[in-house]
Amino acid sequence: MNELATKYSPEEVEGKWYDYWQKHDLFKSKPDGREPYTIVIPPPNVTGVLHMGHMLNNTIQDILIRRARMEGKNALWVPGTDHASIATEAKVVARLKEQGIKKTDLTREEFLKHAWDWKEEHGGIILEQLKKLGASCDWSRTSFTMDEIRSKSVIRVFVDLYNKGLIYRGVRMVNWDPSALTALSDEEVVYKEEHGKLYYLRYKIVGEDGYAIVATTRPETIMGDTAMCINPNDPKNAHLKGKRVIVPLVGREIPVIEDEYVDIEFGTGCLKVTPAHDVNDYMLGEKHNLESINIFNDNGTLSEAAGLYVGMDRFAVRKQIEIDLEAAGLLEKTEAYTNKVGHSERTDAVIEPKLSMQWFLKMDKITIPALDAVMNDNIKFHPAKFKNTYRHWMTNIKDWCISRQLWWGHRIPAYFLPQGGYVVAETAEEALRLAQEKTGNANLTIADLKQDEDVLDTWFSSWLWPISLFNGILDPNNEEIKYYYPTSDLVTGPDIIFFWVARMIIAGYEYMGDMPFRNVYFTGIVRDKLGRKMSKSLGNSPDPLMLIEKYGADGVRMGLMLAAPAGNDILYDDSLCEQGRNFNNKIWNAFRLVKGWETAETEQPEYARIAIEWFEATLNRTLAEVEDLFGKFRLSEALMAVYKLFWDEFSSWYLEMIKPAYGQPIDKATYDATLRFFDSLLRVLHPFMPFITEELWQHISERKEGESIMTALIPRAAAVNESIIADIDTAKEIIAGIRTVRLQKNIANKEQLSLQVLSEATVPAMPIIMKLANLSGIENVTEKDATAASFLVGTTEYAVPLGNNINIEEELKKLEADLAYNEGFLQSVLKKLSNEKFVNNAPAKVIEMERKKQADAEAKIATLKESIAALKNC
RNA sequence: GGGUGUUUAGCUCAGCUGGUUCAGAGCAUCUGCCUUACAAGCAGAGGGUCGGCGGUUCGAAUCCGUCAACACCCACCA
Repeated sequence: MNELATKYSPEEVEGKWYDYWQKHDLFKSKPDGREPYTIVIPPPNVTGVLHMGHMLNNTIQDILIRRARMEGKNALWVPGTDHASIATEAKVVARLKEQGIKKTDLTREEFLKHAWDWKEEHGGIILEQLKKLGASCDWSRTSFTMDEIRSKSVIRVFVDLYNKGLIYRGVRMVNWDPSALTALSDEEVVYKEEHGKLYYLRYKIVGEDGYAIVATTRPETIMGDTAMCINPNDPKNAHLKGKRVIVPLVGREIPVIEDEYVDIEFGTGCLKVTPAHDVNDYMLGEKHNLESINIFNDNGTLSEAAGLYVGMDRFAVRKQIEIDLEAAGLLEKTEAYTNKVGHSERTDAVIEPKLSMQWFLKMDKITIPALDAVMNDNIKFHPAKFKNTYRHWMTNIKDWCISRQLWWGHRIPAYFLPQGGYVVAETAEEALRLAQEKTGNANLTIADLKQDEDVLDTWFSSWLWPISLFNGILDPNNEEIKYYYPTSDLVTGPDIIFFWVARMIIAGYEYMGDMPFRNVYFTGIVRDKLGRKMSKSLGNSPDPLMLIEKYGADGVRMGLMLAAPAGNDILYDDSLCEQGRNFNNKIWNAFRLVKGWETAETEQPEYARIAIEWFEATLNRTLAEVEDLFGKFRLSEALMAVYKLFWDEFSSWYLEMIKPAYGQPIDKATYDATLRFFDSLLRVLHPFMPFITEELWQHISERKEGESIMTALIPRAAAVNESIIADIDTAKEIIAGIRTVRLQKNIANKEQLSLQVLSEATVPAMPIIMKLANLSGIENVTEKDATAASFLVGTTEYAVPLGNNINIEEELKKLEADLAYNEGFLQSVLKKLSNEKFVNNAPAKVIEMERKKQADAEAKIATLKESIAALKNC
């Protein structure tokens, strides 16, 4: 250890200790008598690769877990991955396409085989990457949303909810993704502003010469028009009442209906109604009994029913129909128009509202306990502002479309009977029993039943995650679920508050009768320096593994944490990691210094005794602060507190205070105290920087195989000796004053100076001041040397005699400026105190404070005046 | 169209219930140092009328009103 390099090399350390931790099962947890502390990982997609968001999110989880473990709790962090139905299926389809295979050419079984192959190949990558970051997950518990326990749990929950009457099947207008060919939930639709046109179309009025003009953003849907609608209170369109109009190009006659839904001010006040392709039109259609013409195929091309443009893509038709309408003289005009268009969250395809048969979960009742739990803070959100978002969504919630027309996922356990109708059951055998019972036909066989082709929304499995990870659905009374549930903290991004967080809370109350976690910590979004979201297309996202290689995992963890206040977005820049790396190096070098000292059985110097007493107090103060900050999830601030403790207080002050003269040994007592401090510092730092702290902790003294800082205890804050802190604060100011004099007068540190104190009071921590400021002596005087440079600390003046070194003019200028400042300050205090209203209204404490300010200022002014007078006499 | 949040030093942010020189921290900048742990360092220093305006108060970064800019969320206006 004496031959330590001057720079810390993470690459030589990180892998070694990660293996060591795993080898000794230090991440593992099983129920015991200790208090549990549990986090379930937000399962990354199996197809995913680690990005900066994961880095931040998982660093935070690891800090919390490691800290809890060191607080003596039984800490468990459960890892796993999500099958990500639509995202994964899209990737598998794309890969097959590259191989010249179309999904439609495969059977369901064949396709699923390809999908599982993909999962086996890619599914573990992201978890391996997390290990590089230092994540202390219990890997023996790694789960997958489609493994056996999780799958069975999903199916059981579906059947249960169905039996409770909460799941129903029906034809509804849903969000259709024409690229993935599936329905989506409302949450999976992202609205984006798009610049398009507003087309004014001429609908000829039957039996008259004129036209009715309709404004629309989607002229390609006119083939599906089955009515025109006006507002009955609209005078300018009153003449259209009861008339019929002709759909342009199509030539079909449609009625003019009246409904107050129509906005009189928008466009011409005439609305074309296409019940099959617009949610509002659908509602109008229902209300007015209109025919519904579905003019699109599932993939977004025009169907036979359209009659025109059959087989063309909807956007190609939009362009073409504009030309054709123009040619036919049926296009009045177009206007530039900006509106919000729904896109698929996963495929980015423009959503097509589509009528189809889907499965839904009734949300109105099931959400009630979940809403209450957050609103009355049984579950705490950090930051709390997300409570509003949550409440708004929960109180406006609509039924959840849970079926997807995909293959990769949990297949819906509904079985259709040959003669119509269906049964819902966990297994085919059970379904058969129900079917026989229902039909009274004992000859039915499993082959007669046809299972629903659809799978469930991915989130229908993730919403059970905190429960199903402990097998709490299938075996609700098992030891694990009883011990680990409710989990402690959830760390996730606010973007999935509805998708996931809210639904887990709902499921928690429905299936466990209790919250799934006590706290939710919402992280911010990682952005680049310019505030842009990190994305593949912008290419502004660094590769996390490259960063770890460059700065070390500890450096990257620290870099992210320094800039990550809860709930705020973080603007990432490499310089943050540099700061992290620099800090690692600082720790490393402090250790080199201490470990390089020879010890001797000599008496402990007075300065060391004081230094130790002081650092003990400072350490305790910071420990208390850090404890408090962790309680509030203010991790960045906790890290900053420890950073300053180590760098400023420990390295810059404490170590300099006790440092023996060059080549001299250090006394044993001081050395031991210093190693104790170092040990405490490493422990507080460990959750943030696991690797370097383990490396150094192992070197502090001989450790047994299997021992680790991971399972050492966080030092607890003891009572703080405030008076020693106040003394050293004063001493630091005096030292800084002398250093400033040296710098200004260009006096080398080697040259000894002496210090005069213009007061009878004892200077605190004299031995330390003597040592750090390199003084030959300190004396109390009533009159300072005329040629001294002086400075004030508090109300006391200190002077450093300089002999010929003094520049009287310069010194005078400085003192006069100081005097002017203090006189101004005194004036403002006096003004306040002479204000009757202030004296009558302000609390006594505040007035007292002002009087003290006055006295202090007057004292300072007096000394300054004396100094100036003395200097002028030189 | 609603809702929420933000605006404090060049940058990123902290300032809880108004009052301790409360205007702070880190980074960056500037000056001087390769001083025997660390130049990825040491020692010093400078820098902000707390977004604008108005109000409440003895007293406002902090409370109220209003305006502005930005961000995010929600919503079926074709």
